[in-house]
Amino acid sequence: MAIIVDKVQKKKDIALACKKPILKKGLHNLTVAQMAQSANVGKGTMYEYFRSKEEVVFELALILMQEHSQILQNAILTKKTTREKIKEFSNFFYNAKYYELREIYKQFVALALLHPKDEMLEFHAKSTERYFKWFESLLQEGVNSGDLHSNILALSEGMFCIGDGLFIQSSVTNTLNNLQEKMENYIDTIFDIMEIKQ
Amino acid sequence: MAIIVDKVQKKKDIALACKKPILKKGLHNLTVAQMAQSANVGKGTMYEYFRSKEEVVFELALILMQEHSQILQNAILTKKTTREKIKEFSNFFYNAKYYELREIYKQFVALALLHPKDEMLEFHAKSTERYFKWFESLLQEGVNSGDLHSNILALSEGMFCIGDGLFIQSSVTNTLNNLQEKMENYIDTIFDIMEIKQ
DNA sequence: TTCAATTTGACCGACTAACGGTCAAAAATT
DNA sequence: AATTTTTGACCGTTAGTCGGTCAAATTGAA
Repeated sequence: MAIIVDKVQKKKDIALACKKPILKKGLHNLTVAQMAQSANVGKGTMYEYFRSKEEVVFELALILMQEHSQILQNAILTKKTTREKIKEFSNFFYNAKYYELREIYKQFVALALLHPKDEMLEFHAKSTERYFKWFESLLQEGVNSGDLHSNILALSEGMFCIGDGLFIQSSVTNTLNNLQEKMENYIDTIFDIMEIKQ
Repeated sequence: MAIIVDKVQKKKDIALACKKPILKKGLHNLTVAQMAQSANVGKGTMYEYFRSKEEVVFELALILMQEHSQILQNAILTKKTTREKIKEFSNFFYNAKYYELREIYKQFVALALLHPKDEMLEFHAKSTERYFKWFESLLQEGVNSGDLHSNILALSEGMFCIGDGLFIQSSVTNTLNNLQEKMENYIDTIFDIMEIKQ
């Protein structure tokens, strides 16, 4: 037997090594040869670990989202009210510390829209599903504890997707600057209506 | 002097001639040569009218959105309540008659996300701005006429973007089927809360 | 008025540079 | 020696360019 490399880990390593150039130039201004160089491997090796150029972005999105998910979990623990928890959730779209993830996410969404039948999308479907269940459970808790009117649950899917909507609209029209204000304004308005006053 | 063609019109004609193959195969599975053939022009001519392959999609989006805007205007005239008007607005995301526009819009958004600094995006910023002002004015009318609580206006940007959010999420995760239900459910919930009862 | 010379814009497709992806051979490891 | 891993030269394809062709329009001399 010859050496067995940890293929899963090496795939992650290569993807992470490509993060900086992808953020700097964008995937479509980057050649596979350049990515390979960034990762200190030959071009052929890239195809040992990724089926296509695009899959590097999918892998990166996966890694960064798992990381984000951990950070978010801890952050939410420190928050008392449902309103604050939901705001923490929507931090994804404007907090400076998630900048890199957002940029990768943007490229991921673009690639996903262009390659609708790609099997790599399945992970994202599951990943989104998990985030949404989580989001919904936060609202449900608020309802259960008597802080929120139960009809907020009918808005959960809308509230969950609004971040994507604002984020993508803002990205496409180059008006990303006041995204935080818009998001928080929206959340506050909903909660002002839905919170049960003592 | 030689023959003078209407460059603006011919650009539209070429773009429209490419609509079918773009819808069928998607831009990235289509070569410029194939597009040129669809439009019955030489490949070089394509570059007389478009700066890049991508610009054909931008032009198509522009054309179809102007068309949609007309249809929508008439449709809204036939609706009595603000709720119905807003639903008509969000038809964009699920009504069968806008299928082609949606597909082109999806490709447009993807390209816009990948080419963030593209000057061609400016038209879209303006186009979106106009749609949003329109959307907002519908809500404002509802408030003015005493049908809606005025705090619905704080939700207008969120309500406007939710379509994009749901649409793109659904596209990426291949769950486009029940988009109408989700959208209408969201709109109904908001209006049930915000409508002033007699 | 006629018509040939001239000018001009529209059109084109052969060509080029560059890229994504492949594969046979080499290197590395045990 | 056997087997896995790595590699970069190679290949086919494609976006975009560029020099040239052509037909219509203009000019102006007869």
